[in-house]
Amino acid sequence: MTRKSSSVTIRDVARQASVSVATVSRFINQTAPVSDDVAERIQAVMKNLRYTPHIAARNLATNRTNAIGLMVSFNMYGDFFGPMLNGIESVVGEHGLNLLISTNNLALRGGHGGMPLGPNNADGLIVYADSMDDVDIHHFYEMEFPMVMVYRKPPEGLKIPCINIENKAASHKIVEHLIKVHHRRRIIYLRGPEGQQDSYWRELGYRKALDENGIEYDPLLVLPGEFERHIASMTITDALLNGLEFDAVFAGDDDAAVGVMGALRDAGKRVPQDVSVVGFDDQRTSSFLTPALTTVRAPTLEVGRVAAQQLINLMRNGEAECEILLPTEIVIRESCGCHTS
Amino acid sequence: MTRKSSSVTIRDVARQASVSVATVSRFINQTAPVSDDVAERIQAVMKNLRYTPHIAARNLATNRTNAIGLMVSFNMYGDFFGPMLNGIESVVGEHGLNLLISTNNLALRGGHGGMPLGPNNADGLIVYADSMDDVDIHHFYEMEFPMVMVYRKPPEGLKIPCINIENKAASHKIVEHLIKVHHRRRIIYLRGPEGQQDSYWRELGYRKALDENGIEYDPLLVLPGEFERHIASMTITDALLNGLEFDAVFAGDDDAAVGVMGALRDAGKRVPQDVSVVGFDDQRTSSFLTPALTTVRAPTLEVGRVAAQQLINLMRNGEAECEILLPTEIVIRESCGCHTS
DNA sequence: CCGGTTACTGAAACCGGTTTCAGAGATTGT
DNA sequence: ACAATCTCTGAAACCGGTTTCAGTAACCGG
Repeated sequence: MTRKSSSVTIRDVARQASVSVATVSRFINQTAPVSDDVAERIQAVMKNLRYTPHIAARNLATNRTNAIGLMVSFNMYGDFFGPMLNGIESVVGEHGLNLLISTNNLALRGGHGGMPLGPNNADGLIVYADSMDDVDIHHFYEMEFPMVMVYRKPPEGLKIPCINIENKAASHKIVEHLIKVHHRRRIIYLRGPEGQQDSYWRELGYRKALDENGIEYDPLLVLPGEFERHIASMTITDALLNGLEFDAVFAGDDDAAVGVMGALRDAGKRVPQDVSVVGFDDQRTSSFLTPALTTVRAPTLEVGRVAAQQLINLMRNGEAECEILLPTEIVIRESCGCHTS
Repeated sequence: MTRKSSSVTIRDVARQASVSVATVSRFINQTAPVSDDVAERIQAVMKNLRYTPHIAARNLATNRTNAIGLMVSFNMYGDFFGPMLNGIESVVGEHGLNLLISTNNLALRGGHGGMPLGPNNADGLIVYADSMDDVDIHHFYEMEFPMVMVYRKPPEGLKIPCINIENKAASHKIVEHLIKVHHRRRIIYLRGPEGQQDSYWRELGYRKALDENGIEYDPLLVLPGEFERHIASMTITDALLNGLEFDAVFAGDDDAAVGVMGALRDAGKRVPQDVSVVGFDDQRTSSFLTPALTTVRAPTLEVGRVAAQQLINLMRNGEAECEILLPTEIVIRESCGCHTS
């Protein structure tokens, strides 16, 4: 039950090295000079006893946890979880910190109220999209708990650093591509979940592109895709049944694009001849679809790295960029109508 | 720098509720009965003060960390990371535990020797595939540190529970499908990385199917795929250039299958008419490829759940199944030659 | 009515580190 | 030579919980 643990404590080391625990502590943390021979003795004894400091004791004494938390929403499927995590983990590791992960699913935890991640078990927090609600964010903010947000902006009025990707410019560009190169004029936009910020900005880019090219915005062409395949698929199927006319779909994200292409195929429409389809994200498989998907590359791993970096800066120096927008680039493949042989 | 932290301690609660800290502790942990009115008072004060126990202090006192670790290898791309993590996190959360994640990349950490995850910061460990080397495993094993392994077996002689998926039977079945239904006889197997255990068992299933159907095993048909797209792609391209004859590819995993299909297409071969292709994993996009990929469904989320469950059992009761084999099922789609319209 | 549980409570030790404070010896400036 | 400074060290307080131990009051069976 209770493991014996390493059981060799700093006092054991101190005794065998004939010094005080204070000195051992100082040697370990390089927090004050220690004479050479003492250093050597301690070094030797530590190695001999295979001493490793008890993390919890240290945390208690220093009031630091040496860990940062990552709060994600419950359903994190999809390609992009891996790379993002990889990015985060790599810089967290470089700084000798631990990474604590949790979904904020209150139903799961014994309903014991509190947040699974917070000041009591982490020194800082990376908040993914809307994995945390505003009252909790306010709460942490007031107690000056370091946080950075990814794929969202902070709630109104709070100065919390955030890392986002360039949504609007890229969306604008890809929709403009549909218009100028492929002469599409009835372009559906499949929006993401209500309130999703990426989706919001993508829609803005979409509308700007329409606007600049003299195409009137038609609210009937903005439909729910929810960033999910089967929903996107159903939406397009419905649209076809209802006789909605369109010649292109900007699918909100690659997942939705996959659903769209499936629905179109099932309905006997050819992509890209009859309908152009473009996505957003450039997921791993997107280049292998037929036709290969034209989309926007999002630097997911980089988002992770930068977020962790910012958080660590914030923890150490109390400062960080207030908003970082990572560049995206559009990737022209076949599903828009280009490169078709 | 040092946050003020919540600063409200158990003693504050005790004072305001006019009881001793011991009683408060007992109330919080339900470790001994407390009279009703006292309970009420404590409850009220805690709520009023927004008291949350200091984790590190508790850890120190109880010699438990209340966290379990997940050790993964550095490159965890691919779909399956998300679901596995989701599975783990869900049961870990149900038990009020934290999940600590780390890649075991020694180069990253300051080279300060020790493992990033271990007895000092976790109560148990889930070890993914070959993310941890044998000497470290032995080391932890000797100090009776609870571990379970996923997607691998423990090193020779150690009784560490492991969770694997049914590789051999499913591989046997899918290869037999190629032979019996589609009359394929020159079937390439693209193996995974050297020493990868899943790959090993899949190869065994492959060979058994050949054997039972009177097809002689040809070592020239077992080629490196490394579970990576571009490597699989190159391998197949090379094979075609070298004039290797084959009429089917069992791609080791879906990722490799995608690479194979790309290479075949580029070479002007039709799938499945000229060459059947099958994979393993049933990744999210596999059903959306053209042709849709025939493959084996692996219960990835379930692996995560079971692993966490086993680890928790092991930590609590000291017992767990020594080996669990999760069932897989083959999913017939088009790339083998079925359902083609 | 009495011995023996049972239910509840508080004081104090303890977990294993860090950090403050004060002091001893060596070194420096004048 | 003497004071001031610098370098190194140890004793003890402290971080915020848990747990042991002892003790009081209420309850129970005979």
